[in-house]
Amino acid sequence: MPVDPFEVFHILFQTYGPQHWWPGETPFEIIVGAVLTQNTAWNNVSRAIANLKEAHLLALDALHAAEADTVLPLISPSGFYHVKYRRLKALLGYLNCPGAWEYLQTAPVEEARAQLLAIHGIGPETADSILLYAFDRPTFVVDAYTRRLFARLGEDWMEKAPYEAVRRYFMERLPLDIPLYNEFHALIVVHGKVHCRKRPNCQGCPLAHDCAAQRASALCV
DNA sequence: ACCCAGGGTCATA
DNA sequence: TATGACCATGGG
Repeated sequence: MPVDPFEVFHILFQTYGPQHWWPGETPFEIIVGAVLTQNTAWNNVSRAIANLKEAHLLALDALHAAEADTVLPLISPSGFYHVKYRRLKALLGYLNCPGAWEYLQTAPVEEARAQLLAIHGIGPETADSILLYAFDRPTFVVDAYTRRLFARLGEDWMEKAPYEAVRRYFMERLPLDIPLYNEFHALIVVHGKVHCRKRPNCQGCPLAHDCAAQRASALCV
């Protein structure tokens, strides 16, 4: 019996409650955070964000105009900072184009997504995070936590599967509901931090039952 | 002294 | 198509 993602959502929501993601006040802050958090713990990203905020660079024009020498040390806590600087510049360059914001807000979401994916350094997860959390567009965000959780729940293929296949899996099984997408991804991350790679134990895990039905040894050792 | 984190790109086979 | 190397910091 396959796992029902919608059922998993309800269990997580009952357990952890609404998360009100993304942790960031403005769309621009969310966009910057989405790039800086690539393969990086959020704790490190929040330092970088705080540095930018303190330097009054957390705005499109200001950050786009800023010199590399001033930005690099500010974002260095987030790691990979030379790469991320280039990626941010590329993204800001696009956002500065007339009509870019308008397009991301109003174009069919797959076309807006394609625009972001065309930017060097913006992959599928970053693009989906930006669209869902900064622009309130209906697209499902897939990350390492998503793959790991559902692999443990019985969808073994999900760990290695292409991003688009995993995204399709969820969007085909969930109602097209922006608040649902928003909360679900947030809940998966929150849950994933508790049941991290080192501690997959299910002592008090709300998904222990689903896990036991599918994969007794993976999550419940 | 390890391993890991809310990825993405590039070089090889 | 599918691995592996690389990017770099801070926490466990």
